[in-house]
Amino acid sequence: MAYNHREIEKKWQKYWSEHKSFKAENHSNKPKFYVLDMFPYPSGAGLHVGHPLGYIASDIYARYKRHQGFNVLHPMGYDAYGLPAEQYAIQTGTHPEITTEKNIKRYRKQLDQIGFSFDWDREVRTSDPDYYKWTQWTFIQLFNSWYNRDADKAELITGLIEKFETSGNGDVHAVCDETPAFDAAQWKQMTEIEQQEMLMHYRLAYLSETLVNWCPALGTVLANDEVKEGLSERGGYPVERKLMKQWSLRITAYAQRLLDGLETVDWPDSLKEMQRNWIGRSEGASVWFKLDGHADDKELSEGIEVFTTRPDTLFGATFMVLAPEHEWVSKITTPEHKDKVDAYVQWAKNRSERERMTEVKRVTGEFTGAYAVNPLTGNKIPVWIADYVLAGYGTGAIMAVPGHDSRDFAFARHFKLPILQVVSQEGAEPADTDSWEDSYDAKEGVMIQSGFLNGLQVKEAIHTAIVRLEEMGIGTGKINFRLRDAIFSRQRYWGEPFPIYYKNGMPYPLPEDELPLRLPEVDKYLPTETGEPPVARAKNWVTKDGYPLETNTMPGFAGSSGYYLRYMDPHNDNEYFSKDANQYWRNVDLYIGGDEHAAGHLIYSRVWNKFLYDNGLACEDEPFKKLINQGKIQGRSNFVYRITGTNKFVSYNLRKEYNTQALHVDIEMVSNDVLDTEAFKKWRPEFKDAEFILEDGKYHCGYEVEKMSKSKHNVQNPDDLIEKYGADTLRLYEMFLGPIDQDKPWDINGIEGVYRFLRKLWRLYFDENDQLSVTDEPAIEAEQKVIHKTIKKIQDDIERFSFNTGVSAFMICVNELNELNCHKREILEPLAILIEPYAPHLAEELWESLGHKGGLVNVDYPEYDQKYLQEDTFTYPVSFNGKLRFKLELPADMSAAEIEKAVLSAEEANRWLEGKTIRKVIVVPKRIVNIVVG
RNA sequence: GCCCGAGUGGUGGAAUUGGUAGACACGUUGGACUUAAAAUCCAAUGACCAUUGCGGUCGUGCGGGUUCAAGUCCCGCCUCGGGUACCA
Repeated sequence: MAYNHREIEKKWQKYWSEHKSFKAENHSNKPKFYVLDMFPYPSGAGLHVGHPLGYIASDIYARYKRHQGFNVLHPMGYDAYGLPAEQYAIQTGTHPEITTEKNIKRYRKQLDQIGFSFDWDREVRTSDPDYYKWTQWTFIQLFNSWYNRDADKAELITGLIEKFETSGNGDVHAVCDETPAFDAAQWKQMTEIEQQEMLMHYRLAYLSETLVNWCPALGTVLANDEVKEGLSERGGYPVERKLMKQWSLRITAYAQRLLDGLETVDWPDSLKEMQRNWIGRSEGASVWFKLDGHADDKELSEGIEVFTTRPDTLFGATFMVLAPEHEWVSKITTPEHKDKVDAYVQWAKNRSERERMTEVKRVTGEFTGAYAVNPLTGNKIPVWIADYVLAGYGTGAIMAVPGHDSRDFAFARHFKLPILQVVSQEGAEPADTDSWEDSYDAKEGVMIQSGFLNGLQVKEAIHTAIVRLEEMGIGTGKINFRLRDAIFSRQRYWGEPFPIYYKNGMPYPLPEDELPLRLPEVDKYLPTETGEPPVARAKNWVTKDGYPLETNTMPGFAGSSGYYLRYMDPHNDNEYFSKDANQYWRNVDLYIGGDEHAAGHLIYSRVWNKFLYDNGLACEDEPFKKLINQGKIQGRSNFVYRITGTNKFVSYNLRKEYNTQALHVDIEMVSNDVLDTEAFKKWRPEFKDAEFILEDGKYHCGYEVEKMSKSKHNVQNPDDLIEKYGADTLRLYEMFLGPIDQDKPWDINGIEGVYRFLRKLWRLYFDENDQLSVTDEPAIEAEQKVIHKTIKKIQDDIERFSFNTGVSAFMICVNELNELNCHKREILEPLAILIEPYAPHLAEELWESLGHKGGLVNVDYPEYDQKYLQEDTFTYPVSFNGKLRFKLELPADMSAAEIEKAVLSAEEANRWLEGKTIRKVIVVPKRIVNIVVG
């Protein structure tokens, strides 16, 4: 009996837990290191092999850092609110808390089995009142804050009220809704309700009537990042646009800082790029187009404001388009066009998001009968409405430049509107736009037919145009963001209640000492008969003074936006986290998780953190210094091929000879793509009498890489693998699979090799009789070389997160020590420490067997000695005309000239030099020799 | 459509800075041990040609280029994966 993973792993898991080996201290002389995994939602299905991939990588890093002398914070907890438990509650009546508790238990058991070095004393759950107290608390701070553009940070709303009281809002530069100007006297004359309504336009958490993504099937509103291609991310249900009164977070206030902050963090470029796209900054200008015939109209005389990134093309604006929802549509439409415009608005309104997105190519629109005046040409241009202009971006109105914008071009062609060229490609003659097949959208070329802009390059023209617009008082330079404020209300039960009550219809925050506001019990988890959210079913859902409480709950991202801060000080009853704890831990040094959170969690957390930073609570502006994406593990499905209409199955390579149908077969019954036919017969009654056409006595299955899912019978559950091979093998194997950030198929076929490696490693320490075979003999040079080379390689690989090559370096090391028949303490002791981050149970067992007490977790990492890494000789590859011909071993310190001489006089060289002239000899010491002959 | 990323043996992958392509492992084949199997060990394993030996030719998605030298750099394509989708 050799390496017994079952016993060893249980033993050390117990030891770590009893000794609290991974407890992180908030006060320490050691430097800190914060390693974080993305907050998991404990699903009922438990873990599959894809989930722990990132956890294993971060655990290796955390354990490595402990050996390096760091005080490591490596916490874990649960994003416990979520739709699945609530859907289950609706179906069965089981309280989501019960389901969640059950799932967490299972999750925890699975995590424990893998031997992670989490500090479980710091566990948090978003659904725990002690935790969500601070989620609610932060919401109140957001409610009580506004964004001051002058200071470029969030400030207390009381400061804003003071400004209003002394000078109105004239000098206030805030990120806010559009608000009329008022002075101090007017402010003071407002009623309490009017003042509260005004403040609502400034608050960072605000209530407003907005167009939201309404998902009828889920019965709730969704944030933009929770909608994918017009369908809900969870469940894939249709989403409609609906006007509703909702809480939102004014995250747009942070748009520029979110963008700037990306320059300071060490994240994958692709992830940064995704965030940049999502934030979508564009520079351009606001321009006012006066309406023809409305000069005397007080309201309309200012004109329609449009946003454009191409103010240089203003001379080419031949019509205007408003979004169907634009508030002026009904005001400017002429009587003779009213019916058609009304019909179009109605049609556009009822179109689902999905339809609108899939029918992008379809050009629709309607003329309002109104005309605007191009401010530069003075020409009258028609004003249309069309749903290709979005109400939610810019001002919901555009100047159409069909010559240089493909959408405007398509629209102009369809409705036969004039197309004018104002940019000419360098060196090309202006062409008749009637003959164009497409618009010329590139921001390159020379301005033509554009008055004062003629002859300028596009980039200069943009600048010049803005300057002129500002001089004329009809426009101004402007920056727009695509990012929208985050809708924060959910019409669901299982989430944080808002700490808000209503007095005379106006929302007010609860006093902080009444937090947490606990989620009430309800009889059913469905909306009320009158369509109110489930929380409205609760009895006495009112404050102690009898005011009604908010019945919406917060979205999933509420609790997950600041969890990394709470880990710093998870049991603090008086504060979110103490200043001390935050000063010490600061922010996350290494965050590992999937890139699916790019537009959601990773934006929200950054805003949350920046807000707390503005408040002086968090000491770092960015929450996650370094971030690594772990790739997804895809399933590897196996197939059998049934001859159509029979119960006969033909082996993979013979299937072409028949008319077959491929069927998924459970990967449990397949080993190395060979089917266990007996197991298959027992799998399902209809296969009981199955017959097989074999090739060389075996039934070979086909395979395909697809998503891991139950229906494809390709789900690999880690529990079975741990039972069979142990957690250390699983850890090593998941790392061995390939680079951490790459997607890769799960393929069980290689796991045996890793298991074999661990047993080989074991046998360096123990003989066949399980007796320690380690000796105190001094190591020879060759052995020293092996271990020192390995120390350097393993360290380099961990530092650059190349865990797969790390595993192979261990394999090489063990193979070489085996060859040297090395059983020396001097070598095997450091090796045990080296492998601890990867295979911690085994390493602890070896360490103990070597006579050490007190565990291996904090033992110093071995240092390599440069003297063992230097080789005396180097084997030069010698190439002729770039082709490798022979190799020559030479002293490593030989000079280039000597090397050249040695190579040219080498016996093997004659063959390649004969009858040729040497044109050039390239010698790169300790690299290569290349001889050019001709 | 636009923006990223990736294409290397039968398979997962390695090659960190332009310098020996295919490390390590799986699989396959042959062999040793064994009554047998498992386990273990040894050898071969990119393709093609030559095999009596030395060996040779081709080869990192495709086509060009730069260089003494390209998987790696540049230009143009193809395929796959991800994000986004009328964002003016």
